[in-house]
Amino acid sequence: MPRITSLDIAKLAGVSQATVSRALRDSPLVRSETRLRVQRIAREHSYSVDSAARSLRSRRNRTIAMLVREESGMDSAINPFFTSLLASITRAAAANGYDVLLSLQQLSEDWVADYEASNKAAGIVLLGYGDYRDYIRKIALLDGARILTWGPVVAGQPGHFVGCDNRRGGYLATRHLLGLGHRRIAFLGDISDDCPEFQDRYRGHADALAEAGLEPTKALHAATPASAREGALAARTLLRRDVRFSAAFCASDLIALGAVRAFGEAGLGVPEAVSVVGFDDIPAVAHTTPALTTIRQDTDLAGAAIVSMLLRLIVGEPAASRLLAPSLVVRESSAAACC
Amino acid sequence: MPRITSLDIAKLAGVSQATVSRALRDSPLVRSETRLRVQRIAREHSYSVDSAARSLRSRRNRTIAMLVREESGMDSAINPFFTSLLASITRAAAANGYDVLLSLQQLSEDWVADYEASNKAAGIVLLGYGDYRDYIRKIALLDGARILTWGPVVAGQPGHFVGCDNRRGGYLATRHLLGLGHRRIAFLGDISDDCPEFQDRYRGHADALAEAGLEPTKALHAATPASAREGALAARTLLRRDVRFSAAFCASDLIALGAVRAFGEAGLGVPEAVSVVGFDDIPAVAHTTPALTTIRQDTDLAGAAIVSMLLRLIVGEPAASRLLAPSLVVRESSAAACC
DNA sequence: GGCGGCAGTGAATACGTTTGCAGCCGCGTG
DNA sequence: CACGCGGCTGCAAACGTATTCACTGCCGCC
Repeated sequence: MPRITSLDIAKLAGVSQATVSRALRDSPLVRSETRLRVQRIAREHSYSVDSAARSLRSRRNRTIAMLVREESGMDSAINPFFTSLLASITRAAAANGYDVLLSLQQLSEDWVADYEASNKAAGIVLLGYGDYRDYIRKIALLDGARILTWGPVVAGQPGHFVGCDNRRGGYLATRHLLGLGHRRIAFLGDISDDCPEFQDRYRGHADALAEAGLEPTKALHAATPASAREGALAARTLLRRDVRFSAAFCASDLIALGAVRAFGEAGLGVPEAVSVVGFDDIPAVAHTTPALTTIRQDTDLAGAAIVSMLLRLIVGEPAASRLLAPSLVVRESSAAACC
Repeated sequence: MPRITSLDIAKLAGVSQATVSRALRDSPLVRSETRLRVQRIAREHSYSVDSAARSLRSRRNRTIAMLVREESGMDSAINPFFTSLLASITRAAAANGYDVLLSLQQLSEDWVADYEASNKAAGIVLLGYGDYRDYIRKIALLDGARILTWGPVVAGQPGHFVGCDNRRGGYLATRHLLGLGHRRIAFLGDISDDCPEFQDRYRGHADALAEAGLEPTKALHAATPASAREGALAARTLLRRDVRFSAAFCASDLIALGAVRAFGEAGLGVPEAVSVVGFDDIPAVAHTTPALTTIRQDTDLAGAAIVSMLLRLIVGEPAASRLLAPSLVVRESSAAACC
């Protein structure tokens, strides 16, 4: 059985195929009476425009591609955050009539070439490529590249970015602890160049301290990768140093979970003996014991910002990189300093 | 600047456009010398086949669509599981040369009509539609529909399904607790028709009890929706009943988290006073205190099964619904019965 | 020596749509 | 009355590729 085409609809409606095409796109060129009739007939025969033919002929394409770096988002334990972001991007795209293509392939010239040159997508969102800056520099600046990266936004950096204001987040976390009367606040997280996000969170931490007339203490900083196991290690390192502290700001929720566990094993209850603040607000930490105080990134806002910016890029309008403000969520793991 | 086409490559290589088309698809019709030359030239000019033109002309399409029900997966806290599944489907699809389209739109005849009729995808995976069975019946059985659902598999049900063997999972959980010497085992979870998954998990629970010569006790079952807050409520209900139990099998990890918290507040330590087993193995529960014993679904296996089955459907081969076996992950929340 | 077949290539067409252009009709205006 | 113009519609030409069919040499075989 041959596919039903706009020509069939045209015959049924007694008009030309061109009119069908116009009617289905709500063109003001066709009389509304005709338009409604055509649309009705199309619906009755559950006809819908062949998207391949459409994008071939019109040379445009209502699809955006989300490229997720394998190691970074989908499978790591931070994945709840990525999922929310994915979902909100998908929603925002759909609201604008765009489909979303998902890919986990390695970032490579080939990949980008493939998606750009083969016209699979009108624009590309790169997720989890925050620390590939030099590479992105190369591909994101190609003539009129419609590529957007979610990641840390650094001053003067090339390409188009949307990111979370990590510095602000770090500031909020530490200000919260200061407000509870804590003065000796540890920071758990790697602040090497490998983790620009964590660097910014640390800067915000320092900002808040400075505002209170304090300075970050080296002994109160324990470097650690993002995983929970390492969070526990970092906490133990800290305890072994035998330095006093009444609160810890952890650069991620997973680190915080590890820290809570390590503190507990050392007989330090959270929040009675130590207050803990995380970062990300992954869904599970609202339900752990104790429920975690943390910094939340608004994924809905982020998705909307990403999509609207990408759409501007697609139509060729200028678009400026943006930073989105996170917010503090107070739960049970932080309490007033006891003494 | 006009797009670079296969015709341009043809001119550069001194062959016809047809030969370029064949060469790029590794057709045995072209001499290997010619083929390699054409491929080299194409690569040098970073040409790749226009996918719209390709699928228009060939009337086929290397894309599959994942339709996720909004309420069920992406945004709920079970989302880590969905994310893994999404990721593994995407990987499996890519391994077969397929792109993946993601959509969160409402399930409606329109949606399916749109994707089927407009040829956006060669096949569709429905995620989170397990309890829409009567609706799926209508659309999934359309002539040659290439639609697959991830969800509970019920005997004699219409359409094509891949699902987790929830009954087996429930069996494994309870057998584990029995093996630790527990005899009075509570079940937390709603087993109404709204939750066929939970029903099956409960059946498996009962299977294991029966195997040990026991029967499920009504007083030991507390119905609860899937969320953690409700898990805590259910646990409190159970405690108020003043019925003895030394272990609880929770129909989901989130319920388990809530239960752990409620038990803790009632002075019942986990696992000293009560053992707890969850279901799903969302990433965070490996790091909570105590780390949760739970049932894991192998998402990689599931993704591969879904894709291979969908590909069979696409080429028109028969495909039978499948159940995938979950496995037990023992952590800290379960321990030998004390007395 | 003619003939069939095979390996390799090219010419030409069709896929289903969008869109520039031209045409038609009826009305108001000079 | 002729003319122009605006609202609506149809004609036909692309868009870039896959694929059918025909063609050319060339070899092997009777």
